[in-house]
Amino acid sequence: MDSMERATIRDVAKKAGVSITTVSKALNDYTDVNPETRKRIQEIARQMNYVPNVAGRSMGGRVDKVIGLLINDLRPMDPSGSVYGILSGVCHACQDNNIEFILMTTDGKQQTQRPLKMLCLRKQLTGLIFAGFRLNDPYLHQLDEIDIPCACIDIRTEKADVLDVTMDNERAAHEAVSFLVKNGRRNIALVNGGLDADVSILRGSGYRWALEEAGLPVRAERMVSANFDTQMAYEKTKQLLAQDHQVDALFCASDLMALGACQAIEEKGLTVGKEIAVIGFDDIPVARYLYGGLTTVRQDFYLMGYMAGKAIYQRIEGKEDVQVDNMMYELVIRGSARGKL
Amino acid sequence: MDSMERATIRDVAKKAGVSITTVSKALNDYTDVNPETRKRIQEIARQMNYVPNVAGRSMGGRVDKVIGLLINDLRPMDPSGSVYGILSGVCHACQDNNIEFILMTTDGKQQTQRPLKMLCLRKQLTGLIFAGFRLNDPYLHQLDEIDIPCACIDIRTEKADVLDVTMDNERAAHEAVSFLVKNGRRNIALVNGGLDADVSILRGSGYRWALEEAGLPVRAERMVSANFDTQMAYEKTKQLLAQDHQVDALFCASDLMALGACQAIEEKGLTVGKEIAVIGFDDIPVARYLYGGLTTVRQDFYLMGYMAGKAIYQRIEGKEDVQVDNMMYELVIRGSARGKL
DNA sequence: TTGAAAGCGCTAACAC
DNA sequence: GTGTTAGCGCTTTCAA
Repeated sequence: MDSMERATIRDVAKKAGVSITTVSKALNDYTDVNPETRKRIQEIARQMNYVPNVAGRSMGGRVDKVIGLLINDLRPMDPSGSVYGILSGVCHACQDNNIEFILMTTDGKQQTQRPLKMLCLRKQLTGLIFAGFRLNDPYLHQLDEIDIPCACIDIRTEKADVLDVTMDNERAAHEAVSFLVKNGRRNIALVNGGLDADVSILRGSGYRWALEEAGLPVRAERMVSANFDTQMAYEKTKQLLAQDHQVDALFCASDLMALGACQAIEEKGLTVGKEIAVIGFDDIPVARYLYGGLTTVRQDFYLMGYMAGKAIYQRIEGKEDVQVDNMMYELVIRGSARGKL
Repeated sequence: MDSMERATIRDVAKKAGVSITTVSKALNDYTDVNPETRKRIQEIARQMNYVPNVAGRSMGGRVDKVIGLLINDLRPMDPSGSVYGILSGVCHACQDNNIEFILMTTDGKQQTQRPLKMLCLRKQLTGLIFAGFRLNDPYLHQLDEIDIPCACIDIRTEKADVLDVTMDNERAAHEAVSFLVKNGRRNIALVNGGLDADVSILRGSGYRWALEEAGLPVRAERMVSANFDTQMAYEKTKQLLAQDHQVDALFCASDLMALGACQAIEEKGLTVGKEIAVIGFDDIPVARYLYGGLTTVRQDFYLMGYMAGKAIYQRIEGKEDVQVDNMMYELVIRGSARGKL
């Protein structure tokens, strides 16, 4: 019974004493089938453990709709949980809307070798969501070659047909830095991510905006880049603090970098939140347990994924005009940056 | 050009002036094709952006091999990163071995509604990896109904044909608790996960083993269960410490629970690592930044996923006898449990 | 070295 | 309400 060959629609038809057409109709909720026949067929199909062959059904002309999530550069670890959040969000959106979901990955090399269009054709995609892409990634420039609804998470393509699922990183950074200013901090340094990431550019720009607004100088030496890496942030911050004894606050473009920065601060015998205030970005789940509570800009990756999935689904269903609002963010104030100077 | 209908093998054949048979052969590396013909056809196919239709090819009899990762109960967040690690590990193993990978999810309800076998048939799986399952999950008892290679991560099925990808949780817990004993701790409590998780049972048993070995009493009041949840661990620990003033150490079955426990400890005015030593489990990426460094049992989820994927691949390729060694673990000693009492 | 033809499992016109 | 039939795109005998 176990290793029995897979039952086909023909097997079901034979057992039920009807044509395969009738079986097809019965199982696909067509109306022109006698309710009793349908019931009988369904019962038999269940008994036989019949599952329609997707390939056959696809050949027959019934193409299942599929939303693909394409992740660039999938790493072994995802310490901030951003990729996971997006993934589970898209996945749940697809479940809720009863549309198939598939996960795909790519990397820089593959992007130069296989055109994006081929990827879409091979997987028979109906909709596509991009995550983890950088500004200079090849696929980002092939978006007009594919004629299915697309969404990009955390990057501004600003193409008419593409759904940009982003939050206002510039404004968020501005709010964070302004908060530091309001608390009396005057020498605020920036620990940014790599400038190939769109969010880094925006957060850097929000940082400068806040300083300028407050009439504070924007000094190049106070802006370092640590590629979203904890260890590198530690080293860069260490250098920074060695060279510049005035620094009384740090705005970091991610919580993970804030971690490295805090380590450098404490190693120097200073206390995070006192001599030097620190604000991170993301609000990773453990942020509240770090350095007396890490002040940070919370964003919701799960929701980003979910909204992207939902919007793509709607576009697939013909609602050409759906857009995704800017994602929310929230400055979460904790011990690392509560204190006034 | 963009929205042109997808090219079929027939289109390529026509353009090349050969039969579709020849195109098929040329593109599938058959030897009975004139090298020049092959080259010409390949070139034309590329130009036309031709991608074989998977459904058609599957109907034709060429079934692509696919390894599925089935995740039970996919949550919006994965704070420990375990699910992500497994996922990326399996994914990379598949890439390295050039076999297709698909992600699937399920939950308790679906498990009671759709037989596992149907899932496999529908996705045409060649191999299957389970993650996130609990001892009483229905699918775990349907493993013999499917006739493809299977692996289970972090749960002992102990079925002959199933690859159990686990580490020796009992021994690891024993080692952790023994370390506490060696450092003079005599009143060690346990903050465990839910007992529907296999790993909880094993870690609990390792805890008792170590106590017994040291001639220390095993007291039921000192064993609480917090379902791998930080908040619940906080509450349970708070209760525990209120009732039992002797406790001088805590062994927690996850870092996340250790976090909650530490919070309860510090709230009581005690210092983690001094009055009360704490050991967690997992070694999440931020563990070294928590409470002066969280002592913990490191495990490598990425590697688990990778090994599971690789082993399943090998079984698919006919190596019936491949097994997966016990996964490694390592007691990582940091501030939260370094000090002798 | 090439091609004609059969068939994989299914759906959808259309006829009954 | 049910069945007949013609494909969908591809692979694979087998004959040329």
